[in-house]
Amino acid sequence: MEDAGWGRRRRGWGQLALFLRPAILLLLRQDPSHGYTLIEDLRREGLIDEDLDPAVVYRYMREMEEEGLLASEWDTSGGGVPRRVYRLTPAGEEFVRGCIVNLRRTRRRLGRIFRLYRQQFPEEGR
Amino acid sequence: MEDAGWGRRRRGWGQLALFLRPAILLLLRQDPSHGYTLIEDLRREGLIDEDLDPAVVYRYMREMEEEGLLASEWDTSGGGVPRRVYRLTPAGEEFVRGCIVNLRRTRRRLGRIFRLYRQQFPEEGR
DNA sequence: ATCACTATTGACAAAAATCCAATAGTATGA
DNA sequence: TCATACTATTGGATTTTTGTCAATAGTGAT
Repeated sequence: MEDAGWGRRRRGWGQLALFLRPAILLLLRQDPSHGYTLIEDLRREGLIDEDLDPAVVYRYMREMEEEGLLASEWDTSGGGVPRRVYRLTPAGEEFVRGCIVNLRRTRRRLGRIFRLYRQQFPEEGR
Repeated sequence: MEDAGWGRRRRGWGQLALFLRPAILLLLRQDPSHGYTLIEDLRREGLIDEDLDPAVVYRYMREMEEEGLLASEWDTSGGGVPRRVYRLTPAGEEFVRGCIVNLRRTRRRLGRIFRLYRQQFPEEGR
């Protein structure tokens, strides 16, 4: 985690990372849980596509744990497969704020494109 | 150009492609121009980062020409290096509309993240 | 024991993005 | 006219990010 600046631009963040990271962190901030239910929550909230492979989400969670944004422990209580339960760390909390700053920039850029579009296709309602 | 559906979701579009393609197309729709001035326009409109490598924009333009969204011809008039002048094709026009549909979905998703954030950090004005 | 189900991990391929150097024409000015 | 600077475009090598799918593993039911 040599790049410790959260608000800072980190090279090469694609679209997925841009949305998925803060989405995961915000949900885990509400209440810690493990991958499977988290993925269901992400879907229900319309934060990811229905068909996004769970492996992708797991990958982001592990990655963010390495970066210190999440912490996890095994939950063996309650029958079934042991589940890795993730929760937000203070660093993760800071990170979310940085993400939001970036996302606001993204939203502004998006707005500019819509404005251009409306200028050129004024007939449309939206 | 075997994938001819514009509104259709094409997997694996990163952030750059998502914004840059429609941005280029909309500007070229206003008036045809060549890479260099287009890049200046994109910057001035706040549609790309100041430090985005011009090679990236050129690459997208060539790619979109291959896909039939743009057409180009050399402009040798007016002193200086011959410039490749791009203009939008009818297919490009259709494509823009498809992009906008995708971008609206992106905007909705963005809105959901902001909503989550506001729920959890209500103190903040924005 | 076998099967189905829940949960997580790993490995590899494909796609996208970055970085930077190469080319090329034109104008300038020494 | 030679070197140099400027405008414009292209190419390729490398890294990062994403997609896909199989493998593992524990539990409960039949």
